[in-house]
Amino acid sequence: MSGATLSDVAHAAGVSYATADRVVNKRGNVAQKSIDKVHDAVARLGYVRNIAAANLSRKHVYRLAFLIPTGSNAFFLRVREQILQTARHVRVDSVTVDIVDVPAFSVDALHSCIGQLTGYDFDGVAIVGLQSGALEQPLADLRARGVKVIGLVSDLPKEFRSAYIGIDNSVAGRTAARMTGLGNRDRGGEIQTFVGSLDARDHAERLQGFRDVIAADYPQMTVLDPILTKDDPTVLRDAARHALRAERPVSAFYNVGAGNVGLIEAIRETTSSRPFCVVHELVAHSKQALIDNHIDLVIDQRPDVEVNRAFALLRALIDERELPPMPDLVPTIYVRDNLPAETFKPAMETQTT
Amino acid sequence: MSGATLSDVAHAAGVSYATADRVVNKRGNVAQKSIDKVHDAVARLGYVRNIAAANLSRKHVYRLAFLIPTGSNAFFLRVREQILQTARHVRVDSVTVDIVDVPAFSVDALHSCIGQLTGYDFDGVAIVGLQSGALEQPLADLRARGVKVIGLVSDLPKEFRSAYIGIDNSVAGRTAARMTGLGNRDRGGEIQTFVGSLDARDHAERLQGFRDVIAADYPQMTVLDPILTKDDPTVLRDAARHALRAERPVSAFYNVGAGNVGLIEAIRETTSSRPFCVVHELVAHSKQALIDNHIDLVIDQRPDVEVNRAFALLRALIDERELPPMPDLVPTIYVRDNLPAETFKPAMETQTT
DNA sequence: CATTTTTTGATAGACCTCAATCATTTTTCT
DNA sequence: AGAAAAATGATTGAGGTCTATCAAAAAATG
Repeated sequence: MSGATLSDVAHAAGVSYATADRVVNKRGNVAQKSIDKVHDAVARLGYVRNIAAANLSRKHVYRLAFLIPTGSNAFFLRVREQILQTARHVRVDSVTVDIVDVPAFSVDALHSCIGQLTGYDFDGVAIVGLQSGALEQPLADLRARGVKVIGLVSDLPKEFRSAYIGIDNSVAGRTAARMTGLGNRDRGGEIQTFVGSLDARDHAERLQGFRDVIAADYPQMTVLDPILTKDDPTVLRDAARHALRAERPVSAFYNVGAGNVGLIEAIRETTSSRPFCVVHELVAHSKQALIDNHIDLVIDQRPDVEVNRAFALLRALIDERELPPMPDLVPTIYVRDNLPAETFKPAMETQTT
Repeated sequence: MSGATLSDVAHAAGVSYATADRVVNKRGNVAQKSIDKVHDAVARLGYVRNIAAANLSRKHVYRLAFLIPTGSNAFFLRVREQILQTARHVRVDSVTVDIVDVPAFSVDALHSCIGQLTGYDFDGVAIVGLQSGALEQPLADLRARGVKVIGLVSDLPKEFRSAYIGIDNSVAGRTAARMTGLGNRDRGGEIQTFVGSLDARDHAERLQGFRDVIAADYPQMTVLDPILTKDDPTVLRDAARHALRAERPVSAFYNVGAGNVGLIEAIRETTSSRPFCVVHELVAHSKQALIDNHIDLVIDQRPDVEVNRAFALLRALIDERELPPMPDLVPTIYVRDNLPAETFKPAMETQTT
């Protein structure tokens, strides 16, 4: 099976161990003749380098960095928590992890953070990215230094990262629409949508996906133009209040972005029947709202799964081994009945009672 | 950081390396005094054994076995496929995997399979279990030999396995009910249910969960007694045809078990509007049926995720290290919009400049 | 032929396991 | 009690696989 070792190879090739090592690790200074002999032996014996032994030998530690937006956004707090947990667990495998705070939504800030990365020598970094050509230069520099880069949750320019881990936001929007349609197909009516900002690519994509599905499959419903919330709970609360009090109330709410606390607050005040309500990201308050029947569905992107994959993927990339099999990441639908037991609850959320 | 090595410990404890080794690996023949000194030093230095080095040293390979029911059940074919994929990928980490075929649903067969396991010395086994006291003896034997055992998809007697990886079927049923309720709350009507067998614990649990939620939250709907299908597509097809042609057609179908091909066939023939339709397990045909709008929802248990976890968990158990953080497994809801791409492709393109 | 340059080989780590050996204490027997 | 046998405790050394360094041999150069 996995038997062949490098000395077997060396032996079979009729060269010394050191020469075989030079060939397989491309250290140079080997005669072409020897190179061929070794390659031949490698192929014949099916040699694969034992990564554990190699790492042991050179006291290698995997240095990983995660660039995560700052702020009190519950979703990213959850991401951070998951990174920390996993980091703690893989410490025994000689993996160190740094979480780098990046001011949210700023290309400049991200640019400079990535630039600074070259100072420390990380083996791999996962970046909550932005789509901007400005990032290409520092990313190229990283790559030139052999650092593996992946996009997490939000992608980077495609040619400058090795992989992307995250959901397709258009799919997320479509899914939200499908559920809204199912829940209202007999009623029709209007859907009030909320977005943080239409400049945010993910928000725009979700909204577009949502509109597409409603238009195609549930023509009896109309999607109202989104209210811009800047992901601010207060804005959301006021807008929702207003919509709820309208003389002809809408039949559904769909919040594309964050700030659900506000939305939920507005709904909680409502005495009459509330609209069908779909939001994104399962965090403490959205979970509670599901349980309390204040909202109907949460579309989640499973940051826990994403973070796990980021680790697995980075290690595979760093080791330059075959990438692990990874089934598509798809938006997960939560209702009050299939909630996971423990959801990370950020400390600051505790006073929101 | 993770610096301390065993010779550091030995040194700090003032004993020889071998003595320290005996203590931390519980090989016996050490005076209590030395044991204490070593334990003390371990605690002080925060020593953790380097598993990679240990495995290297004794040429350890992880021998894993998966006991999976035979048959052409699409779900278990999917499980098998995922095991094979993962196995191929972890071969380079010295992990060997055997899939053992077990005649489905037979306690006797499972009993004898588990019994045979003691012959080969596996380090860990994952078993698609059954709840039966009869299994306790062979499981106890396995454990006595130091084999780690986990339940997969369907649990084993609790005291005889280290962990269970699978969804809560009652939650799955409740989730199905919630969705059915959402999709029909304005219509009411009757729900025709189908089960493979009420002796199958998972089927019974799902059905019960389903009934509970409908009764509690959607009283305008009634759940008809389940039709027994033995998971046979033919039976399902005929029963569904019959129900579809009834003068007062039901408003929803819920199939708790397998055999969806038959159900889908019956629905496909229908020209008039079909009932709201929920089934379990995403496989080729249920996926296609979603796309074709023949059914509305699939509740899935993500066997890919489960298998991945099984591997991670078994390795952690075998190494006797802390178990990795694992968020709850919950039933996943698929609609036609959030379907994963067909093939398990390794995570994307890698640029190698 | 002497000097560079290229190629090769030997070997000391890295951290651990395990069997074999040596040293000491305890038990047993006359 | 004294000697032999047994049990227990501690030490050594040989792996396992790879990396990386240094010295030796071979080839190329002027």
